[in-house]
Amino acid sequence: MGLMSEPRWLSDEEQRVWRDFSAAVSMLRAHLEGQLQRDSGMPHTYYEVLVVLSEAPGRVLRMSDLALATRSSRSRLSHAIARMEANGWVRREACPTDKRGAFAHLTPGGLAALEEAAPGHVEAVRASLFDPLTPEQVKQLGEISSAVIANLTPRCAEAAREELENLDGDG
Amino acid sequence: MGLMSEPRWLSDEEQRVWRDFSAAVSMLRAHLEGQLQRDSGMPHTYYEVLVVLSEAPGRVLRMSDLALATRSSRSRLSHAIARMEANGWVRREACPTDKRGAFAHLTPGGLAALEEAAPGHVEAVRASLFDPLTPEQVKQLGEISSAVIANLTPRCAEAAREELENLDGDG
DNA sequence: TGTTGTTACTTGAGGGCTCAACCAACTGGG
DNA sequence: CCCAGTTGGTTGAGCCCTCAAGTAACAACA
Repeated sequence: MGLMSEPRWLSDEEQRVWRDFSAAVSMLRAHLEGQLQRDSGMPHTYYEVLVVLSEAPGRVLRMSDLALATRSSRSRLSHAIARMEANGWVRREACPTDKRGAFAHLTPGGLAALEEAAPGHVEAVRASLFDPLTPEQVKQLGEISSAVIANLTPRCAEAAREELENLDGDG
Repeated sequence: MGLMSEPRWLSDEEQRVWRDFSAAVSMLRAHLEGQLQRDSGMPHTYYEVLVVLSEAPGRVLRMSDLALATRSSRSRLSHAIARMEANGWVRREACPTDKRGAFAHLTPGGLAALEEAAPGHVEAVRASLFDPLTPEQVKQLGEISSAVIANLTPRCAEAAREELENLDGDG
């Protein structure tokens, strides 16, 4: 422990921003999740799956691609698709060329559920996020989000590489 | 359906911003939650409870006040405190003046767990959120967050917010 | 061919969250 | 005092998520 570098704490302003950001995100999340759950009986992750599937050509996607597009783990998606299949929103199909693979296919019922849910959800997003912001702030939020994504994306690859090195036994 | 007003959809830019913001938040969340879980064996909500308790005078808070300060439901907090008590991080105490009430008291073990977890977590917050942003963007993010909070905070909770601010200084 | 490694996906256990129901204690009006 | 209404907090069921382990199929190569 003695060799560890001194942690860089947050300035007063950073601390204030972090707490407000944290609060804003948790309130937004609770608000949108609750709206979707109450009005359409689905968690937000399922809604995202429906959206991505509905935009895919043929309304079909490989599980892996769907997981990637929704930033979900394979496991999470697998559980989710199991339940959505039970709901009649989605149908699993075997992949003919790669027998390990599975397709997730949006059913008419799934599309209907999405079309039923979408207006209320979009309205909630608008009312809770965009309405209180000026157009300038919307633009700023977009740039901030892009910067965060760009910064966090290579970091994932880096963590994966370290993991690999540790498994091999370091050189 | 015929009488419902037409939904206001999102513009192209709003849609792009919403998707980026959504992705950024989910990546940030996953990153920070994972870091805290791996390095300190606690979910982020428990960390927040420890922080708030550690800053409270006497390191004690009524369950209700703690729930407010952490933007948590009573139920969630009750479950959380139960587990944190089992971990030895917190101790429940009865309230002498109102026998329904309960205090949550931070234990030395809980404080130690927090002090152990804090540097790594702060570093992760800095690295994933503040480092990729310019000082100007940090300021913008603070203003955006405040606007969202103000918009989402129901009027009935305004008194509660003031109450929270007074928890420190009022004694 | 077999063997090793990787990829695609599933499964089960365990933990956290929400919701609704609940109990117990305080409050206020008769 | 009584009794309804409210408040503070807990509990259990059900759901979603994560993690680790497992299965099955592909790929590379001796």
